[in-house]
Amino acid sequence: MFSPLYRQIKELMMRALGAGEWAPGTSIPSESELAIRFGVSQGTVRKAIDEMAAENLLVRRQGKGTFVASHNDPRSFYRFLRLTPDDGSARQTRSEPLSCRMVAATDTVARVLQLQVGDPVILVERLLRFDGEPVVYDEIFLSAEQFQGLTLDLLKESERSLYSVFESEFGMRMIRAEERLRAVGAEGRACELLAVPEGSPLLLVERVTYTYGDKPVEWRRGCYATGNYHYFNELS
Amino acid sequence: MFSPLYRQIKELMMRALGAGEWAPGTSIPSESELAIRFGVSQGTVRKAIDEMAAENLLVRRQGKGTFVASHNDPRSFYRFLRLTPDDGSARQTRSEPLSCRMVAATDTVARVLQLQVGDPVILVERLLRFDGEPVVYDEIFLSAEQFQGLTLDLLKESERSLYSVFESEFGMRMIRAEERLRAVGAEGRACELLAVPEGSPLLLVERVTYTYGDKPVEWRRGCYATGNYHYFNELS
DNA sequence: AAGTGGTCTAGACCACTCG
DNA sequence: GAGTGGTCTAGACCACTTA
Repeated sequence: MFSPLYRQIKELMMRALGAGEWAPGTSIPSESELAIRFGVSQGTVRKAIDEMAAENLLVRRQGKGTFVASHNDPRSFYRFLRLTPDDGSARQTRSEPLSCRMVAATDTVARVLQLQVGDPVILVERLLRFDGEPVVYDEIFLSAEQFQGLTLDLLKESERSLYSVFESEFGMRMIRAEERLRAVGAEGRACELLAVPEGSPLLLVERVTYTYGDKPVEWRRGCYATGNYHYFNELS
Repeated sequence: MFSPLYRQIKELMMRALGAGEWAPGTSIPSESELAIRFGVSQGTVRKAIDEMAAENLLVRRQGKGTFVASHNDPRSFYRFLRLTPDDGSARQTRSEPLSCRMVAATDTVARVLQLQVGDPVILVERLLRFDGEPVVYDEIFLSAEQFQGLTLDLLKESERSLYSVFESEFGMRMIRAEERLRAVGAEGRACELLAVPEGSPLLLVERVTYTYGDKPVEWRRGCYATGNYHYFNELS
């Protein structure tokens, strides 16, 4: 199987990232240093970095260096949240964790997170508010093994996004996600928390989030109240 | 305002595309020919093409050449349709045009398509079926000026996608779109055509589609029945 | 064999940041 | 001014397609 040099370099760099050699938010070695380290020309390293930058794994800053993308960076606090106010105005987004407990993996959760049915899983409930208004109710499932010690208090302490906490406290970096959307009728907790009548239409967003090596580490079921907000997507 | 050479080349090539110098589905000149034509090195042309290929405007095929992306290509018949069966199986997708008539632009349509309120607009109604099952009901608004002569018969004749007809018959190439999604209760025609009860949740997808030069040429309101299907999106 | 895009190199110079 | 990423070049060679 033929693989060009720059992809092999990329693979090596991905492993370095996965192994934590370069921490989120910090700069990686300069292109010329990497070229020497890997024994290739600078242009080849550059092409590897190009691809990783296109995938939002690295961020280039001219004159300063190349940095490992981080959910701690305010610029990417809610990087995966595609919900936007209809009028386009900026809102203050705040995450309100409601509960955090251990449950047994159901069929779906086990399949998605590559666990056995009944394996311990952490379930986090949380509410997302835009300017105080409750807009998203999330149920978040995490493999217990990798998030040992996660508590409601820990989540509440932080003013940052969830992924930011996962990154800082558990060394777990979320790099990619898949979302599946459908319209459903409101029921149960979502009704109360989002203050909408039973049966009223909600946008159900199911998300699988992956870390390095395409390993799924989070499954999320979010109910979005799309009265004054919409899910935005660009196609090309 | 500084702009690197390869972006200027890209701009020239975009104009050539917009002017119809290179038709969809055909190959553009080779990199070396373009390098001579624009008086730059091959590497610079290459970088311009790289960006355009990343935006799905061009398609490279090693050994053959670089081709202008086309909606006539079966590989991109429903390029912008993100609805997928829950079980992942392939379905036969068929577009069933229902009506095609002239209407006056409402506020929203005028704003989105950059027209005056009351300007003539073509409204197409159509149903999308997956393996015969009605799944999407679309209302499609097109600036009448640019789609003169569009008739229901013309749409019915074609076994291809709408954008394919637009491209072949009107020289209008859809290259990019923005979608805004929300959950709504079913009402009116959508109820009957999708065979769902009044008020049942539907995914409302509003799409603005652009041609070269970021010119909006289509506004679409689609009601998606997401009982056995979901809207799929990748985040990174 | 000829022509296309794809990779890789080495070197020059530009734009930006920071001390 | 020194160091970083960003651009541009020229040339060599590889991989793929077609005839």
